[in-house]
Amino acid sequence: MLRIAQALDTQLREAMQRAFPEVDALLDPQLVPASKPEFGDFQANGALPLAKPLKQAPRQIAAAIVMALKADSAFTALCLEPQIAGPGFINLTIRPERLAAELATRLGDQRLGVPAVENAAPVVVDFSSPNIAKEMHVGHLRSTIIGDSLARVLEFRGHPVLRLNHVGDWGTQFGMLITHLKQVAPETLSTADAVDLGDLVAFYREAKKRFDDDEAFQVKSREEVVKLQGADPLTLKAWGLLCDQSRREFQKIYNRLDIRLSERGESFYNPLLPGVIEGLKDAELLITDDGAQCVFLQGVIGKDGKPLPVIVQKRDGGFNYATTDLAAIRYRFASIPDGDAARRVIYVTDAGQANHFAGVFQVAERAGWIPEGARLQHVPFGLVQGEDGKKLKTRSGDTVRLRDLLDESVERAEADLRRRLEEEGRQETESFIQLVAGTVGLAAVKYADLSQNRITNYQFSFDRMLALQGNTAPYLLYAVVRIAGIARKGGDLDVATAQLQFNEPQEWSLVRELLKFDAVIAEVEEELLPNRLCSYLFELSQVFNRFYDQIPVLKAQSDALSSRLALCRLTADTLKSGLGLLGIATLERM
RNA sequence: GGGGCUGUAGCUCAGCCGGAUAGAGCGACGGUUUCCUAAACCGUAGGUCGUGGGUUCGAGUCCCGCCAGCCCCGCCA
Repeated sequence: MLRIAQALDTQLREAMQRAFPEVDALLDPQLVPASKPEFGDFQANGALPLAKPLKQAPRQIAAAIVMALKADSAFTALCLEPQIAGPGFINLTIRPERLAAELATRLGDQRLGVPAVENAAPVVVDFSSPNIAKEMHVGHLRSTIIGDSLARVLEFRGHPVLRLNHVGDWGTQFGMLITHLKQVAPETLSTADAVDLGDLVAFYREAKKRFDDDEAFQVKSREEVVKLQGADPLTLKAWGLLCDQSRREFQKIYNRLDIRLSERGESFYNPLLPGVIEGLKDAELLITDDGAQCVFLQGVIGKDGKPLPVIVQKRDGGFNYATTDLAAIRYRFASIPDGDAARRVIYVTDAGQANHFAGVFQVAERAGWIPEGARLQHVPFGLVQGEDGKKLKTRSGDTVRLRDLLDESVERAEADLRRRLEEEGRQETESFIQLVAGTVGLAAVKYADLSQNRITNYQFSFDRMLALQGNTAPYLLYAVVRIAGIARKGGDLDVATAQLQFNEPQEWSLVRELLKFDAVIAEVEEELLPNRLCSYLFELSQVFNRFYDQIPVLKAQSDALSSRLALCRLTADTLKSGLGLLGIATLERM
């Protein structure tokens, strides 16, 4: 209903200007969705703040606005008689025939009423970002799932989205990894192509242990770091092997989660790092402190009462992550041959990095690297906690591997499905069981994460996320299945619906809910909060289930049948599309 | 010490630009099935929105103080 809301906003604004031209600058309709269904579709709260400047009672002001509105034939064609309520709210109800017409336009619309952006400029979404030679673990879950969903929403709106995997593929830890590789598997460096290093985590642990215990090994490792930065061919080869091996492991997880990412690791920005220092020098921001090159932050005071620095070049001449992040910002905003030409750059990382990003963003801003009107945003999220409220760990106290976490969800979904089939005496093929368990298991993990406001810490619970009732993936998937069931039992959802007519309150509730989809997408695009989409889809499912329970579809009279099938069709399309934007696949039967 | 985030029903959480009597799910209690999958639906109970001030016609929402929890704070990312 975005278009309708915009039209109403304009009509209200003009009516207010006609009624009160003397306070033109203060006029704002404050048009918002009605807080309760009995108040209609929208409410305009704009009369209340005018009471003081106009020295009139707010209800009297509202009455004058309504009078002016009713002189507008476009308004009276759109809305029923406005109601003045409470202290001076103007309640607005859209004419049923206009709602039905709006619904009709969505039936054949792939975009479900969501407008495509004009002047689309690239948006960078930086998410997931695991470290080479380490396994993906629960710490990568939220960034990966939230980042993917935000990318999908932005893509749906028509933005060219660059999904960047800023993997940790550079840095001092490679010294020890390469040294270890050269010693335990020297043959891999002379043979071509990829190599299977087996368990990378074990490999990393061995290397780390040797580094901690063996001084000679440390010396070698430091030499390898220097060689790596000096592009020594053999060292580069070893580095490449380690990256390939990791990449293959990451890709298994991404395939499973149906997530597309372009890898562009830290190493990509390596050649650009000296330029960052030069640029900061040119901007006269660089200060040498205790041998390190720093930019001192404005408005951020450290322990000693002095401004906190962002260190961009270490005392030993090396660069660090702040330098890389600055190089990335510069590159992403730079125009095409030398950059991505982005107008919006989004970082999906845990809230613990908020200070870091605030500092880096400030430096980029002061260096003049953020173009006019461009947006640079940190999208923070809270920790994944166990049901005890502490950081999620395995029973033995280890970090939970992402692979294991997904496996367990799918296993639990399968066990639950098998128990249910047994109870209900249903016979299903093994491939059906695998498909349903796989879909439900992964959907549950994703939905549970996305349905929370991402800012807060998130309490992980298989039992809650896999529950068949409540605000869960299975509940939503079931609503889709119910509609598919109607289609299987003879309901033609592709029916041409020249004229829609609705008589039951449950039908109208569903119509109104369906028409909210465009506004919800616009909100997620702006606020970058996928939980708003989840809430909407849950509410839509609830309204649909009420409709399904109380209003017969297939057994309806013929004149009502096609309109009800149209509601089913659009509900299914909206749920599938919305779940798709969360990265969740749907099922026909479950 | 400084900074950030959080604090809403027994539990897990929503709460949009400040707007009408603060919502949902789970759990608890009670009801509904000759009918498209009851994995559903209907109902009841449950609140000092951490706390004290302030701004406002109006505050869960904005500002200040305090309390509690978590996180971050110079050469790791």
